[in-house]
Amino acid sequence: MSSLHSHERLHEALPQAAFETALASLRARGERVTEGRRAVLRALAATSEHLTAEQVVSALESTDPGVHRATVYRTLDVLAELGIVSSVHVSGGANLYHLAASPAGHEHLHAHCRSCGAVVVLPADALDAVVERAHRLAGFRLEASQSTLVGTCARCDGR
Amino acid sequence: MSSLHSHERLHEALPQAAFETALASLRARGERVTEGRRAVLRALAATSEHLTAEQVVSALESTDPGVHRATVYRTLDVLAELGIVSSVHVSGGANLYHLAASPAGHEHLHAHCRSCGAVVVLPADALDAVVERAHRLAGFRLEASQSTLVGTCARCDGR
DNA sequence: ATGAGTGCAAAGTGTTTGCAACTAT
DNA sequence: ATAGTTGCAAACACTTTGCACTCAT
Repeated sequence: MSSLHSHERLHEALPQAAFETALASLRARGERVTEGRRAVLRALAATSEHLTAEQVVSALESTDPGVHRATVYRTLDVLAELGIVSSVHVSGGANLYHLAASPAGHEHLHAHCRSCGAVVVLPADALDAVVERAHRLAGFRLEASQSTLVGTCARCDGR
Repeated sequence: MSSLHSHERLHEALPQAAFETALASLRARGERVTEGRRAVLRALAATSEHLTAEQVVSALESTDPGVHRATVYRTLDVLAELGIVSSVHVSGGANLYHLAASPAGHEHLHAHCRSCGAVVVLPADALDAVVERAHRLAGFRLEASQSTLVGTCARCDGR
């Protein structure tokens, strides 16, 4: 195998690294690390896509058949609560999940296209001013990476 | 009837006025004005609360019994598409709807408390900078009043 | 050992659909 | 006249639940 410390820049996150980080977060919070949770995290770490709970279930069917659908839902819920995964809330449709710290190793925001359903990623700090303002005005502690902005993506807007 | 042009300031929106405005928007867009749509708009105009589709269905059961559940869903969908109503997307739960221009006659944003589910209203312009930035960075046309911010409200944060 | 986590299957929500009849334009 | 809307009822998609059992700690 090639050396593990060859590059400092990781444009494409190593699934392995993201996975380990997530596990560490779990332990740090005093949460138990079970096979089901490992499996869910592995599935999320393996892609940069935003997956529905049901897609995670499907993914695990081949690799980790003992993990029940209910466990996937419960696990995603816990992970979202802890901020280890962030989720995109879509009108009517299923929530989409992925590791908060992936794919490029840092947090980010989500925007959802009402027309084609695409998820557009925005810089994590785009909401910083809003976070502060919401807190001053309403005492609201806004979690930027759990919020889903809605609109029309560039592709759909151009027609 | 009293004069219709007596006051220019309408701090508390007249349900009637909000209703008429919404109807006018519908017509302006070339949409048909049916009894079902009127009923849904009346229900929304009658409250400053954020209602689920099912709550609208219930409200209409007494006042407008011929209006079917499916019509309510379809109508809310159309109205949201047109921007006449804005909706709050809640993780897992049902979407909440209300007139975009109510209750104080102007647009505004929504924040949803993950802990207690409360909907907090923020000034319409809070996302202005983000709208511009999203457009510059990603060509994304962000619809602020259709976006739901997520976090913890003041009450829940204080414990 | 012990309580958090899990599998299971069923029920719960929330929403959409195909189609014939209706109606606003 | 006619294309958009509706009612209907069933299907659909998504998520949660209670409980007995298991396993990570």
